[in-house]
Amino acid sequence: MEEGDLFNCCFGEINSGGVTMNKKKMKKSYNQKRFSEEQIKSLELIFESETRLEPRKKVQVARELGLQPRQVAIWFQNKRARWKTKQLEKEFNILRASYNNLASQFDIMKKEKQALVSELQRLNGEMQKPKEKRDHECCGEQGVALSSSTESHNGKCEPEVRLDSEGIVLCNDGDNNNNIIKTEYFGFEEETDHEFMSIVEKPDDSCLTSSDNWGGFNSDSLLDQSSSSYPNWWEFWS
DNA sequence: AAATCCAACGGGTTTACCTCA
DNA sequence: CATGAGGTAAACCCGTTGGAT
Repeated sequence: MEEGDLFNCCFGEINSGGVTMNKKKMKKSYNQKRFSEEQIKSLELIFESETRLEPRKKVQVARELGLQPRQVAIWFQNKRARWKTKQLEKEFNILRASYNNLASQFDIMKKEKQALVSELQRLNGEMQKPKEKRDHECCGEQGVALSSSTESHNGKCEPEVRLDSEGIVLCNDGDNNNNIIKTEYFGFEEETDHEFMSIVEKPDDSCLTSSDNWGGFNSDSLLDQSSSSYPNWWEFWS
């Protein structure tokens, strides 16, 4: 005799096909028996292909395994619950790994940013030096002063600073030797010098470090973007 | 003896079907 | 006849129970 049959013998009519069982009797003489290995194996096999059973299939399975349809239904219910828990665990682990990955990337980017800020501070310091000194360093050891004038008093060609169409500074030493300094990223006005740090410092770290601002933030897409669409991480910000 | 597993239960919700005003 | 409200049964989910391991 199967364990299921034994169970059924103990409780008589169980809710099957609309027949209501005697719940009080069931509760008092509770005598749970685990399903046999073979029953479990069959149920698992069915569950792999369908997590819910049609009423007919349920009756058929119950008959084949020597169980009540109600028992099969409950087994599927419990199985769905266990499966859901496992799925949640899996998803949690994936999310945790994704978060850890993102966090370490963020850490690297933070350090990169700090290095860039330091470099900018250094450059900013250079820019704050007296104009003559800057000019001296700009155009070399000859001590050529930057000026917009093109003609000197002695007739010799004075050094010239002009911008080309792309915003590139052309620094002419007066002897047709052009020293080209790219300044398109710095802007054209003098006062931009003072804006360097404010521009750089504007993005607030808190936008990434504060979880309050993470709503709707899809880490997967970020990781995906940074790893595929943007071969270099800094391109992500542009 | 405590922890864990799991069949089964209880209660609440949803859905489909039926009846009736 | 069409329709909306109300009742009922079945199935499901979630949390819990209690026997077995």
